[in-house]
Amino acid sequence: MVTEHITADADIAPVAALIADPARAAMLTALLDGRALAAGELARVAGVSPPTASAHLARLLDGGMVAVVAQGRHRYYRLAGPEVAEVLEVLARVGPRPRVRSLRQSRQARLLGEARTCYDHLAGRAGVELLGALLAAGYLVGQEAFEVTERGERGLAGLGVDVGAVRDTRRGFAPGCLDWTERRFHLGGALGAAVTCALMDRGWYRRGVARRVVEVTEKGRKGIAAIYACKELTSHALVTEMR
Amino acid sequence: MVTEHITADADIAPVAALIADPARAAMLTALLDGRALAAGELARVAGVSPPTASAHLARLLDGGMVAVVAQGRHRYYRLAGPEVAEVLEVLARVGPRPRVRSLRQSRQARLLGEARTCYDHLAGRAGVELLGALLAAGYLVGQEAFEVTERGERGLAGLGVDVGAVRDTRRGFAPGCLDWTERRFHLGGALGAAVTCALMDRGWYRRGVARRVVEVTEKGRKGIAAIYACKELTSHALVTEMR
DNA sequence: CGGACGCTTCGATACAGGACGAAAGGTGTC
DNA sequence: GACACCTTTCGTCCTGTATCGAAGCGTCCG
Repeated sequence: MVTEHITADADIAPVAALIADPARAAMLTALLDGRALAAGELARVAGVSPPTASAHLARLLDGGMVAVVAQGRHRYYRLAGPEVAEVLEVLARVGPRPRVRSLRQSRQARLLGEARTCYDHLAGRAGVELLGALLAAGYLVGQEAFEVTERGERGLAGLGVDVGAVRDTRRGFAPGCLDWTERRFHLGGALGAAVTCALMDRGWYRRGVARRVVEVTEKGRKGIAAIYACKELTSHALVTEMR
Repeated sequence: MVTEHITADADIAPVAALIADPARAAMLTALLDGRALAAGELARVAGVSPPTASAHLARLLDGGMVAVVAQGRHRYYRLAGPEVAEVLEVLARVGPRPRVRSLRQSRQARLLGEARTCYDHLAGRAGVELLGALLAAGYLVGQEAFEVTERGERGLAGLGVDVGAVRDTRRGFAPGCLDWTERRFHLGGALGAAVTCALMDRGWYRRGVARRVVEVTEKGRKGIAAIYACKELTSHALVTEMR
């Protein structure tokens, strides 16, 4: 008798197969910082010819792992969503023991722990701290998923984040995203991406030399401290102070 | 100029390749409830011949995805660790939209949300609640990883858990394990497995008909309530009450 | 001790899919 | 409008590997 298992599990093999190829894996990890890269660039990072890369990207697209936007004669590919990034992160933790070899790599690892992008939002120690500041200031409320207070809406507007526009996207608004170095939540979702983007524009954070590494600038440190400290300040006062 | 990227990321492609084969994926998901299955059983659930299954299992073993223990003429395979289970869980969430079709599947999904095993420890609403009870009773302390108090050591002993023996294992002692239905922590690691095992033996929980589904018995409900309520009771009193 | 059973190794086969060169389809630039 | 550029499609080769039958090596049982 053949036992037909009743299982709600999705077919994971096809998804894994998409990541199983070295070239595709290289492309996906290259996209892990959330930016969109052109097909040619992806061919280069994967170490394959343009035709080969095109075939791979077609499969990734068909499998729902990446999305594409055509712009002139370029076609920019990006990860399809946060779940995809999460899979890549988790996969990196299993398998080969992450023994650090060179001093240089060790430094890289430390920097990644300090601050990095997780798909498209800030993660690492800096990400956890940013969330802590926004909570302390009363901009956000919640435990594992967050909501913006009225005060937070004004405050974030002062930082260049249009909360109303963010709310319109279909993506999860402001879920907590568990940090694998800090073991604590940082701000993810549409709001996390928007805040990260705005603060990058403001020069609080700066992309580092290596992929996904982010530096906290002096301005950023002061900004975070200000949010933390001035819990009772009006958001207007905070903004003017930060000029 | 060829740019050599400095990347601390592990090679995810080989790991993904192990999961990419349908037969291997079937075996791994069959092991997801934490039990160890014999090679023959795994061959059956994967729908392949014993030789083929043996080859697959050898590759999984070499790749560090499963562990094996020989017992008589059987060889029992189990997942190598919680990280492996986590990868499978996350992979199942990406890709095909988990649209529930039949009423039956919907019921399954609901049951899985109620209580299930996550690799080898209790998860779902029941898992979160169990951890809450242990924390409320002062048996455990901690935020994302937990330590057993002196009082907890006595209390857990009364429930059939030998904390000293658990501590000797090389596995992480009592890390929090993030629940993907509840978005909150439940108790994982060696202690999580030991507690789950002990409470199953005591009849607080019972494995359901479908894989990974767990039922909370009446006895279990009362037990949890007792732990919650009797914060100031001595563990001895708790144990006698629970007889 | 012989036989049944469980699992693995070996050898052979067949198929999927990853690689590239050549050429075609669009899009910007001079 | 001719050309350069990015990207894709097509055709073809070739490696990697999933598959099974037969045989070999243990273990349990009568």
